[in-house]
Amino acid sequence: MKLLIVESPNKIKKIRGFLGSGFQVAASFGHVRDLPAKGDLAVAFTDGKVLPTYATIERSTRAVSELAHLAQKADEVLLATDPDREGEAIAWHVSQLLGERAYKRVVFHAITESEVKKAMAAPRDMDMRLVNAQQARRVLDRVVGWLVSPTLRTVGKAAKSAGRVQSVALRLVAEREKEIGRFKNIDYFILSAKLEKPGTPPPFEARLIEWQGKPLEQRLKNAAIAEKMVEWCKKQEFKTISCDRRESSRNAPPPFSTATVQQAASVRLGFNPEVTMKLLQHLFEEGNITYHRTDSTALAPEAIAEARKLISKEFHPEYLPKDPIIHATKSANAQEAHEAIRPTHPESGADALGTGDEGKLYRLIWQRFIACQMASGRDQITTLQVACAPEGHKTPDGTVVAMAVFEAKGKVTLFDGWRKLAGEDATEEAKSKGKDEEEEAELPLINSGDTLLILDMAAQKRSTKPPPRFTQASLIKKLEKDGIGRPSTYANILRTILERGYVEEKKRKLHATDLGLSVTDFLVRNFTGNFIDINYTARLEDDLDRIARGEADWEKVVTEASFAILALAQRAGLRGNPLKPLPSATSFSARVER
DNA sequence: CAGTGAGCGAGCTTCCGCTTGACTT
Repeated sequence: MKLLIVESPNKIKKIRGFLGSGFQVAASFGHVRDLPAKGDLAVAFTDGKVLPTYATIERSTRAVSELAHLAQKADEVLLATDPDREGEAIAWHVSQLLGERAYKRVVFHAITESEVKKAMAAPRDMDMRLVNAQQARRVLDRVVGWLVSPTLRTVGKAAKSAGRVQSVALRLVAEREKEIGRFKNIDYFILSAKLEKPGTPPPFEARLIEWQGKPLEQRLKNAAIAEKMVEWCKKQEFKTISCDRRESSRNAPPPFSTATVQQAASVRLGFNPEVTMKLLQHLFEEGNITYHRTDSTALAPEAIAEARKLISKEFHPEYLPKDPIIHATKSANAQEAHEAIRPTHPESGADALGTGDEGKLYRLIWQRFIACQMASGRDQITTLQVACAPEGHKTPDGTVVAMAVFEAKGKVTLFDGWRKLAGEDATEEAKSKGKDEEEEAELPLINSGDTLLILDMAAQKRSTKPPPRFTQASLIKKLEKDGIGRPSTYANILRTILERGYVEEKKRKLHATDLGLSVTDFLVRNFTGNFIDINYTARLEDDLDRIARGEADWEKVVTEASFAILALAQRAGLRGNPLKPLPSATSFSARVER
């Protein structure tokens, strides 16, 4: 009998089916060993060496004894944890716990018969470079948390925690809070003319963009001046200067990853990320969708083939692109151990799971999956420029130009493509920007030189708007873009900063509290250039990648980064040096003297 | 002699990331 170990119990049944009777398949249920959750740092730094002291995670004792029991009876143990650095580390920790014996490492890139068989035919050794990259990540996160959190006591009793991820998430909310606090809205006017080409209705709106030969750089704030301009323009002649028509195409969006499905569920269905994750977990356990904690937008070739089959069955042939669409994963720090989130049985249709919360979320996933393989949409964008008083202004150098120029923009959908199914991907930022920037209206066919009739003109009052607040989902989207945090932790990051009282949620918008603002101020004042910088994680990831490729030494990276944090933390009020425990002789003699 | 304060030590708390359960409301 051979024992094969995976992370998730949900894979066991399927893999067992592919492997046949000679195999026992069991799960580790994620990590099994870690630095102890409580107590001291549990990492010793001596002579450039880094020595973490790991302990079995309490929750894992049952899984570990089960694995030990099965391993004892097995002739061979194969470690088939996920193909990324956390998975490699899990494999290593499992092997350490099960004791001295030979292990083989196999890597499944998908749980399909062909992939599993291919992987089983190509076992390899443990990749200690990947394991060390994970150890570096883990130890450094510990050092940041354990050295920086105590310094917060000087901020106040309520200030409890700081970390490489949570503090940056908090900083984003806090800085937005300050921007909004500083913001003073300004009232201004836009001059909008209702024009028509005689005999060619309908009328359309055009907006003032140039005055006396100069672009309107500053907003028009004076009501009396705006009114005078309106009255003057109304009496002038209007003539088309140019009519530019061009085509623009909109490519299909990628299928969902954890961060993007959370964003879409928030905007379209009003679910917060924690609710979305619960629903996804259930959809996954019932076998309706692929794994839901992923940063990948990759799809299995069979899945793409199914999507294309459905598209050709349900839609006009022009909705099916000639070739399958490959979506590159855009997230800054993707590890791509899994596929994108997609339905496992798309042939049953979008509404296969009904109209409850789970059914609605499934429908969203189904639509996005099919849409991601559909043809691009095409729009015709028309930009019309109109002169008011075409020869009404003489510039200082003597050239004669129009007194004013107005512009109208129109957009017509030539071909909806994937939008027939998924609609536009409305983000919250886009919603709060408002629609008055680009009118969707159709413009009549007008040629350069055509004379136009002015039907009406008015100065419309507008007001500038502060930047939008983050929601849980839009903050996660930002974190993903900057490579901060991982799919399995996004919802937890939000929970942490909410529970600590650093951030509050009001009507689904995030507000930094006074505590959150003072914690951020303190951290920025003391740790700029280090973990509190938005790009710190990106730089760290470069180092971790070098470790994983065997180009850098993990202990050197961790030692240097840790002592840099120590120096800043001591300046910020940390007492003692947790990185250098006293030599054992000293503490011994101290004890004896007493 | 009672009250106060300095100093010391013990105990508690703190990080990120991987994966699901079930001592009962």
